[in-house]
Amino acid sequence: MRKIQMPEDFYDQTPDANILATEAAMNTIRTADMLFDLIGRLLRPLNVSAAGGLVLGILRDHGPMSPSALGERLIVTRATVTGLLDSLERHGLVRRSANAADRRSLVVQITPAGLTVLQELRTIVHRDEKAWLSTFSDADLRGYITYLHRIQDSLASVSEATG
Amino acid sequence: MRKIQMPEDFYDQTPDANILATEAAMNTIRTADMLFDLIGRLLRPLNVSAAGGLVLGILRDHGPMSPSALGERLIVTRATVTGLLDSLERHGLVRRSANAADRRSLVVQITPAGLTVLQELRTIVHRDEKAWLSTFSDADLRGYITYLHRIQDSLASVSEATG
DNA sequence: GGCTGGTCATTAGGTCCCTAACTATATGGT
DNA sequence: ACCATATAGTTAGGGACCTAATGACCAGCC
Repeated sequence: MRKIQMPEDFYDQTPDANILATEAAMNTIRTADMLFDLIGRLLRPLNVSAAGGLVLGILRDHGPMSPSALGERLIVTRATVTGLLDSLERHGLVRRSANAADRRSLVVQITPAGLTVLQELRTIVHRDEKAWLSTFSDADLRGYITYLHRIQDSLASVSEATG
Repeated sequence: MRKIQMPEDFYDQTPDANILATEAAMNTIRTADMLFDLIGRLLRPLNVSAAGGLVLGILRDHGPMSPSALGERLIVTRATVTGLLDSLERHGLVRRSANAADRRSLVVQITPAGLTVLQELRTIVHRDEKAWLSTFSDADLRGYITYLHRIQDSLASVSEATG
């Protein structure tokens, strides 16, 4: 994830900014960045990226599907899925085959090796999930998630307006 | 920013996961992603990336400095700074020159064109900041930021433990 | 004074993501 | 049946990030 951080004295220099809003925005990106980095580090030994891990999970949980369908679930373009599958296929975790019913499309399937990796991956991630949120009560988490949902709604409408 | 999202029925398939923790993690990344995309779209007409905009801001607010110093502020490696500066310099927003005091290092400086772009950039970003957080009171923002800080602290200690 | 170890920036090569453009195939309306 | 349109996947090209290796240079220690 791209790293972004405010200079410490940003606010001194930019008096017209809404300080709290800027701080919320910067910290949102910063937090996600730290989280993404942590996940990446946890998964590196398995030779899978965070995105690749999600692909494996989706394939195991929902069975074989087309690259397009994967892209919809991941909220990523088809072109991106192509790259992810190239990488996963190189590592033997996934297999592409033709779809008899529609010759435009493919069917992607997780391999036995992919299932093994996925199992290890989930174990690792869930173990650490508990660690990094250990100081949060369920109520805290719910409150936090509520904020995130509100921001997402807000962003979605601003994005629509912006195009 | 990398996009990550849970399959809707992830929890049915993975009963050992801490549902709230997973949801918090996924939504954190998802929110930051949406935010980053929005900022990128707002800045595109100016031919500056979000990261490039930060570089310009730092240079204006703190004066000329070395690529290393920029990297420290951005929390990014020197190699990444090299790429960012390449791009900014191509657009004439920044200038690299020799440092007489230490011939290993360079001094990066914002150009007049860079200052102009920075001004437009800040105007645009702050305008939209108000829009996407309009439904949040100051108390809301403070509460949200507090959660983010707690998570960042937690992530920092987990990351240390993990290496 | 010369050696050694650290730091500066860059390059090379890799990942994940994007948009735009291309090819092949499917399908719905006439 | 035919053509316009839409969809599937890939490719080409670009941005931001990383690590590892390289060549310059600086500074402290014998």
